[in-house]
Amino acid sequence: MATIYEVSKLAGVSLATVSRVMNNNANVSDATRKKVTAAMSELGYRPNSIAQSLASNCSNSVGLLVSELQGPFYGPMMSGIENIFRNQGKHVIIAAGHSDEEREQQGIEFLISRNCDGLILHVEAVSDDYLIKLSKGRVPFVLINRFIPELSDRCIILNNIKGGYLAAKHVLEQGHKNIAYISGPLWKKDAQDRLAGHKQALAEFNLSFNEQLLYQGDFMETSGFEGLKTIYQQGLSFSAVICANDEMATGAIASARELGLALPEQLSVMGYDNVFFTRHIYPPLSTINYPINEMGQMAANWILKHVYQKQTEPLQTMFEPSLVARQSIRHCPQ
Amino acid sequence: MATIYEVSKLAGVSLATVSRVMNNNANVSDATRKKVTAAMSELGYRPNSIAQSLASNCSNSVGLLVSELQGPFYGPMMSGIENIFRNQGKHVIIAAGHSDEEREQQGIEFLISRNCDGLILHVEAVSDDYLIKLSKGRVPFVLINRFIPELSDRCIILNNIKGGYLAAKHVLEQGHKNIAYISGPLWKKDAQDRLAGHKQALAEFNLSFNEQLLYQGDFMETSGFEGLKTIYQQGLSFSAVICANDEMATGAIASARELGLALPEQLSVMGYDNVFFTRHIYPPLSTINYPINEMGQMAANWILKHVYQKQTEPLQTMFEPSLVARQSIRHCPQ
DNA sequence: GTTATAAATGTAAGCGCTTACATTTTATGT
DNA sequence: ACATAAAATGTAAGCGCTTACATTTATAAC
Repeated sequence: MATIYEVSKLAGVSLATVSRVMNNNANVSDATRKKVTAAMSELGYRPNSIAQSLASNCSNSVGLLVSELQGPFYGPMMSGIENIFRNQGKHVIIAAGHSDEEREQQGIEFLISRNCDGLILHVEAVSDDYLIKLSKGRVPFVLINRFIPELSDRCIILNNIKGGYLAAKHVLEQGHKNIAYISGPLWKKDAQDRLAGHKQALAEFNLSFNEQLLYQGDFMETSGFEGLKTIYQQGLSFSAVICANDEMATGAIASARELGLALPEQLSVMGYDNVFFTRHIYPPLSTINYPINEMGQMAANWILKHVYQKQTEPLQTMFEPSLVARQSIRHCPQ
Repeated sequence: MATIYEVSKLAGVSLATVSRVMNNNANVSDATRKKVTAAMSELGYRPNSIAQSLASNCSNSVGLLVSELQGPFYGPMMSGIENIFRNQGKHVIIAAGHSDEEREQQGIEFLISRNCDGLILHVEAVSDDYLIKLSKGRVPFVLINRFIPELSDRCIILNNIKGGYLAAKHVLEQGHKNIAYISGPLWKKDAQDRLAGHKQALAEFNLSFNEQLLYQGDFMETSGFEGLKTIYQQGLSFSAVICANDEMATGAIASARELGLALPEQLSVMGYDNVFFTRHIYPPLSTINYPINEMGQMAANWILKHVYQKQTEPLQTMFEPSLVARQSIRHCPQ
């Protein structure tokens, strides 16, 4: 592999000049610039990005920590992020945290030890304190889907209260009065918020929230399955179930089918996230859109601006959910 | 950030010694090793991986090029790969090629310019010649889901002929005689192979392949939709449709519903890949399992062995598909 | 106690770049 | 033509490590 040294010799200039044309910043005359680029292409020269990083103290890489590399939620997020960075010649190093405190911390440290210039974190298990401490450190980061008051300017979040509200309102408008709710783990802020929005809509319709129709799930399909079964077996009647995400809604649908309930005639089901497969399941799932792709891009823009001092579109931290009405919600039969 | 130099000063040893305990290879006495590690933790020292890479000419990173970061197919693949490398302290740099020749080449060059020690490529658009030339280059790579005879030892592939055969056989065993087929783009080897296996099964059942029941799609949902509609409107009767992947099967299902066909009573549908959402769609889709996660891990092992000289489980290049029978295939009504 | 040998440690060059600063060349005004 | 400023180029010192080689220290055999 040719080095800058060989290029400089061939072009008959100094190292510094070659470096200058590479970074085309300083003043270089057209004549020498041409000589140098000619030499470069003759040698098939490619700059060694490792050496560049060491010398410039900038690795041009940003670390991305997600909970899972697979699954319908993270794909669009990573995609939005990679897209933006690729165009800027930055690269993204990916690690998975698996919603586990230790593995998330390891992931973050791994990314830092890799000299990432900045970090985009979608972390769930790590504590607020840890992140606040981290924010005092050398490497800047932005958080997706997590709100910490002390770090509010670097938290890119969805208005989950509104999302919960929209979901409930839609169901209520179809005349449902007895609505089961399968929440996420209530130690998670987003699960809390979605439920809060839900209750808010209920209140607006002068309905009280029935704790017996609440099941606390874990955002995974199986808990949706268990949740619906558990609530059903209590014997209380309900005509709709709202789930705090699409995966659990999928589980609830499977469960309903097993219980012999006709969908959506006997039971309306509502999801949350608008993950891509929601339109393929049956009945096509009504849900709340989570603009995760855009939020990923916004996180990337945050890094571009704060780490690389690039001009970007105006930064936005709070995103709004919206209703996606499909066929899993029917008018209340009675 | 503390450097090796400060550690050496604090521990009262030379740079080389510190480096030795970091890489714990050479002979270092227990006493000095202890002094050094103590100094390290006192300073909160973290090695600068960029400097390590430059000095050792090894970046400990492997490049991964996939067509898309999102979608049900690549997720499990990336996941399998990240998993293995993370445990070995290697990191993965991800780029997307979007099945486009230029972008795939750009992606590969991007990864190479990032000094990846090795590459895992899932490329579709780039030519065999390009890859053969690339294989003469400095950086080793392994191919997933592509077979090039000259590079056969580094091609990790699925036996698609067998997969196509298995799918058709299953449908044929249910008594179907008139079977539509929605293929992938037939310039792609995997699309060809799946179709070849399909024909092979047909022949075994003494049935001839009806070209009029073939539609060439592009592996995307929309083409499944179009495909079924097109075939249907020709007026030929058929009781089953086999699609060369699950996405197209999903499209075909949507199309069938629009045409007023009851599923699976009036039309049996078969997919391919066993992507995770196949069990959520309705009717639950019978399909062919593609062990993409395992194949990703195998690719990672290939790199571990050939690039980093690690011991790994024995390498395997050809993987076998298997039938996943669910409810989208019924006995032929007549 | 020698000497030969092995183990432990140190020295210093270099990986391929960037960049502050110094120097040379060119342009500008009078 | 000359002084002065601006533009172009060169020089050399790092960036934080690894590693070949040199040197010192410990170990063993006699």
